[in-house]
Amino acid sequence: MNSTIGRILLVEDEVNLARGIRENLEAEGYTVEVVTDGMSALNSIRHKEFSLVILDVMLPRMDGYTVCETARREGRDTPILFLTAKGGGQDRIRGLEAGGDDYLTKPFQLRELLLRVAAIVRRRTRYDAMTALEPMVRFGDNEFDFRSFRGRSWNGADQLLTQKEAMILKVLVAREGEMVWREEILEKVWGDDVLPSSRTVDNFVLRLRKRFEPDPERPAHFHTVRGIGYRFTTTAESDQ
Amino acid sequence: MNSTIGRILLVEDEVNLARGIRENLEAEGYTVEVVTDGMSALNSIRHKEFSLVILDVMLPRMDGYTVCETARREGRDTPILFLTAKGGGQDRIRGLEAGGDDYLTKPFQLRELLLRVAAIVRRRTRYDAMTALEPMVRFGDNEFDFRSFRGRSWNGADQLLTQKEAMILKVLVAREGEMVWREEILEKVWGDDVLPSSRTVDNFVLRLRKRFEPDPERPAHFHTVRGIGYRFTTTAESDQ
DNA sequence: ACGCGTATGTCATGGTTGTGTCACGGCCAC
DNA sequence: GTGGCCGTGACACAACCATGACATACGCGT
Repeated sequence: MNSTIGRILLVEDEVNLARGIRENLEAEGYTVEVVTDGMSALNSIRHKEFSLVILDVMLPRMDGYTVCETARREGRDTPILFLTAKGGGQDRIRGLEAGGDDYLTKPFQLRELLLRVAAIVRRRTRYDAMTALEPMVRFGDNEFDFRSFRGRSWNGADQLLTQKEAMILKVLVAREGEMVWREEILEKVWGDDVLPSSRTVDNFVLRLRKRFEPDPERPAHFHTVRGIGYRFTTTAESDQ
Repeated sequence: MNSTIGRILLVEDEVNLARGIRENLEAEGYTVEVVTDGMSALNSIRHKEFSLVILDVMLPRMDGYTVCETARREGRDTPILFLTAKGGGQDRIRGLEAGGDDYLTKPFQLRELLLRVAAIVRRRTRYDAMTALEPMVRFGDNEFDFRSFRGRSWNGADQLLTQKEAMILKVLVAREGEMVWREEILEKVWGDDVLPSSRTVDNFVLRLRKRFEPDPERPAHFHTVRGIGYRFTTTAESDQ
């Protein structure tokens, strides 16, 4: 159950509270980074990827709302959970206006924080894994829609992919033209925890070929890169 | 990327939130018009054409439900996506009865909003006249009216759905062709607070199948997506 | 050019997990 | 109380996926 299920940025200037939260989150398996002021928070959000930011409102150097608003204006949509001082409705409204995703009023129960965090992270990772803004891929005479896991292959047959099949296709498509290490596929599709043998990956690629390649023995889209992994191309391309 | 792939009317009185949403939609290539109260919204809907209306529920001068109901009564079938505050089931039912097409509860992630918008606009432009998203749905030889919760199934039998049944149907219909996570169904129908076991969802889908599927064991409209949830299609479609 | 070692292709199989389905019990409204 | 609705648990079943075995292809060194 442990090992990294999400990277969290914790922005909190009360060091004792910060430590308590961090320890609990880490015990749940998250990777936690802590900063203690608003400017640093903004910098971290700009330059690193997080599954979630837990953002205190009262901070030195830049308050939480401003951090959030600035980040949103710059197009970052990292989920943000506010920690607001006390329950005045005013705070909560500001948090929402600023573009926050959820908020918790101090004092709060750690348990509740953990629940919110879990909800946000889970929702987010599932979305990322399966749904891009460009939900459709076409290659050769095939097409596939990641929103429905349904597609059509060159011969006109409906193709309903399973979850894993779709995810592997997605990983390959996301890096169209580049080779992708097996290792990376495993990590992206299965996560850090469970690592099935890499033969499993072969199997799924095999299935994708059977579904979408007119001649699976001479793949035109799902290429093998010996010693490395696979490479997907949108346009047909022989392996010679 | 694209130019004018859709004209969107955004009705939201919290100016910061409105600005954030508008900027993001425009970045995606939509044309956005913003109004901040219900009366103006209704006027815009009456006199202009939009691909979609994003409608906050809490508004000055006329609440979102009333706007929607009035527009529907006047025969406008512009798709409407509600932004509801996080809250009691009452909201969700009202949105459903008012004839909305989809709804998102605040706080939401901008990314999620963008995905919904893309889905609705795309569907709209594709089917257009055929299956305009309306308070009425037809699929196979079935039909159902979300305002009266009444319908008729393939064999001619009257179908009076219960509230929950209707809400689940609505959630599935709103995202016709796409898979919908159990999680999302739960959240939309029951809200964030109360979360019954996800077996409950199965049961309701089972009931919908019994009511509307000629052969419930081989569903043609209510498809299972293993590991994810369900997928509804207007046209019959076998699962292979 | 040949052969060997290693990586991948391919298939069949069992275990595991998710879902279909039903029946029961609680709750609310009438 | 009684009837409809809803949530839950149990059981069976089906889908999916991970694995191992074997066959085949590749690439390197000689």
